[in-house]
Amino acid sequence: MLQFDKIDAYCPRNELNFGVCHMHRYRTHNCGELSEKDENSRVKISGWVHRKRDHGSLVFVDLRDHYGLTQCVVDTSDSAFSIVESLRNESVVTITGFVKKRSDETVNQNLTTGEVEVSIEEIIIQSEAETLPLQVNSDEDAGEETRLRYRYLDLRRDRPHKNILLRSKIIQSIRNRMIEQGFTEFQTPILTASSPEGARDFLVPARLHPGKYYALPQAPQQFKQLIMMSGFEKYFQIAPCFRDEDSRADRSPGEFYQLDLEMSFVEQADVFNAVEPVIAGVFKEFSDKKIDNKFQKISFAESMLKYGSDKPDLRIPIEISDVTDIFRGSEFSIFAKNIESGAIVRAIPGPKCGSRAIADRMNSWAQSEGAPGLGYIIFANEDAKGPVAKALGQDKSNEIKSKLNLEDGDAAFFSCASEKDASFIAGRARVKIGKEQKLIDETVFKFCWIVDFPMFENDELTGKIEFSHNPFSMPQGGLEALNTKNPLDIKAWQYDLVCNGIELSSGAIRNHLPEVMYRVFEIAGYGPEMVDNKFPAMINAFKFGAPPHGGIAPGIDRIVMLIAEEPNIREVILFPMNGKAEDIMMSAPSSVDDKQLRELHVRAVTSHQKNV
RNA sequence: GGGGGUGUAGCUCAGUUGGUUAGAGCGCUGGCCUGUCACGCCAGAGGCCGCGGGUUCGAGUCCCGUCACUCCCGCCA
Repeated sequence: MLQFDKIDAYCPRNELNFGVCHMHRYRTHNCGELSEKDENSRVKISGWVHRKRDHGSLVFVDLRDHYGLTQCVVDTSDSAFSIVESLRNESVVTITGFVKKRSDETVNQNLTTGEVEVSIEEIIIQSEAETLPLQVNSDEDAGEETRLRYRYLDLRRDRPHKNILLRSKIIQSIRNRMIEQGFTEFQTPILTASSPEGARDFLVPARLHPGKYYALPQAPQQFKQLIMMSGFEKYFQIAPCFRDEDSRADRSPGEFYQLDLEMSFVEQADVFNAVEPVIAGVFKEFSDKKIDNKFQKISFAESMLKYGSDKPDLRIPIEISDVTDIFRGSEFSIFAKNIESGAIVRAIPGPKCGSRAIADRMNSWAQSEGAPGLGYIIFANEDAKGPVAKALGQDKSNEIKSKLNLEDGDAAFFSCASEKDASFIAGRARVKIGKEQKLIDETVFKFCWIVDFPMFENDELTGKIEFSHNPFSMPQGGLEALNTKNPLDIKAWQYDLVCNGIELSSGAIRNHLPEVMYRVFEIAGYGPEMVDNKFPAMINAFKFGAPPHGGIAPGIDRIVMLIAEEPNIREVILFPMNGKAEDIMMSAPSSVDDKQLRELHVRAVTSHQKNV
């Protein structure tokens, strides 16, 4: 086998070949750039053996690098023949040879370099590949575990490779758009203090402070507000965020990235005006799907009523209605009784769902979701059918029919429960109907702002008043509202950006007044010492001249996932963790030496330990 | 923590009502092939059917348990 360091000594007598001595060690061209105009030139290319076609006395090798694919060819008359023949896929080689124009009938139109091929004169094996655990040259995905364990192989494949490049380009575009708007990029600490609000923290033991811990930031929330208080006006950062919560298809465990931004002297509309062109611009730049420039605004209350969710998929042309009044005091006694004790009824239109089979399926689905069931009326031949219609009577059934704009052949479904539960199950039913009846327009991105979130909510179990989002938002109406209104009626300057049923972003106009901060915590049942102890930086900064400010933080991974049209967020992350927050490629998390633990003043508790 | 789905060759998957020696494609090994481009043809190796237990004359298939992966609920200011 030829070693790469012998190349310098290799200098064929033949005059034509003389140039090889002065060539770059690995390449004169990449695998995506050779064309007719390079005909007859001597070139050197390096890359991976993508695929071989062995005809016995003639072998074709598709050589692949980051830039493309070039067909190389060798036959028995060439000295390199036996080496080429023995190559396994994904071995890395350097090929020196002549560019030859292909005959008309052998041109490959599917390849950018398909007009030419490289006639192999010399091949140097840089790195041999063993039998592969997954096939790089296949469109077929390997299993998730194999892909993650051998992520570097998976990432050589076309689609994963392109997804990661897309991510990089999107981030660059976002960065340019933010800077063009006058935002400044800052970095904030990764080792910081644990903060009581929000998700579970990742903790880092402090070696110099026995018993104390740093936390990784769940978001640079307090820092970005403090940046405003430092007199910088427009901050942004492609910020890593760390939250120790369980994974979902659109939620990578452990860490994710946000386009974190904050602005001073702004109201809600100013934040929207800053963010909309960035988001719309990026989606337009990288996707062929249609989007509206103007993002719809929907109040939280309206969204919960019409869509049963605070992240509605507006591509589904179904709107839920409240029909409590129609069922109140009706002959359909289960609902009527529940309404007397405070339940409500939501109706979900089911276009083309007017069959017993569909209705039964929806009902058992609802039961599997923990609901008692899903009532239904089937409309057919100007008649309302089913047990609900029978008890309710034709008049009230027809009232529902017209209220929901239904036709014969359609159905209406009903969830009856507490407002929260009824909305929730209706919202899930809406999505299920949308998917099953194929009502979702896959060619559009539908954006909306969900606004006017409640400042507080009741804890279902304890009845205690809690922050519904975060304690840093400014309540609408300010201190006066806090002092005069029922806390549960107070709304916050708090908003989410939603696209196609996915929450892209959450933000708020922040409170910047110490008296509001203390009062807000007081309503939630905490004394001023809680504020002083847990948020010393913020509350102190508020006391030395804090500008009114607000911001938002769109999720980068989700933006890329939507644009790449991938159903899973792992597809747009270089080295993602699995569902149990393990990196099976790197073996993280891992055990550490006792010495390391002693230095950190940490001792393992073994009673709950598994698979040690 | 709870619920659903999946687990069969290196990879992707098929496997009928429980019934002989568990199959296919790709990959791998060997042979043939000078114009292929997912090359083609021939032959071969490769299996703890996730693991443990049970039912049965007989289990990849049925039952119980368990583990892994995945989707969902909880959780995610």
